[in-house]
Amino acid sequence: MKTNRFLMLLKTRGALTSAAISKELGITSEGARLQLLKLTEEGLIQSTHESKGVGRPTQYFSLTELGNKGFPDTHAELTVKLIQQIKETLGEDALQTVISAGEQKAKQRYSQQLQQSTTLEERIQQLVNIRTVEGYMAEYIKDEKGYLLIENHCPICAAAQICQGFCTSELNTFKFVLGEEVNITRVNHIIAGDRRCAYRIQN
DNA sequence: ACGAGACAACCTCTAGGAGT
DNA sequence: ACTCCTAGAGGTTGTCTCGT
Repeated sequence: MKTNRFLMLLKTRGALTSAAISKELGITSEGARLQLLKLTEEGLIQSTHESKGVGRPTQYFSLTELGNKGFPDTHAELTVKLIQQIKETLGEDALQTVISAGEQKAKQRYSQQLQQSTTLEERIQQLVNIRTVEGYMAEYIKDEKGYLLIENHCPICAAAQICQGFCTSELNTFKFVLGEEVNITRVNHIIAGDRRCAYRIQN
């Protein structure tokens, strides 16, 4: 499965025009168009048209389900089976206990790695680094409202689909490591159909 | 008329194979 | 090991076509 720079760009930035893609990648629009055509033929991306007055309708390219499969979703099937077996044999409470235990360990691990970071921005940057290593393709944006922590990919999506306790646990962990005085709200959620997960962080 | 995509020809780079 | 040749992929340029 290909995860080339075109797919990576569409994964991290969402739907883009061929002109925007060529600009981002530093190639001509025609060079980009030829590659996009090839990826479309391979079923990895799809295009939609949007009319904006004068001129041809703008063509936006985005990843298809097949294109998204090029990004890691570690042992998804096995994970789902294990979760279902825990639910069936030990019950919902047992699963929650397992998730809580994982949450405690994550809090401990993240806290250790954030020890050297003093300001909120440094802590967010370090959190982004940790999450990226874990496969979440994380980044953050500083704007007038504060910070937006973005996770472009969810490597545990399959597990999260059948048990949202994982998502709740992640949010709890973020709150814990960034400080209880910081307000964190999830504003985008892959499970809800968004293309990414995003968290608004305000002091 | 304008803005944007499509097409054809051509160039550049790189990997792989053959010959020395 | 080195050089040369070839093929293919990726990219550029100029021009045309199309939708508004």
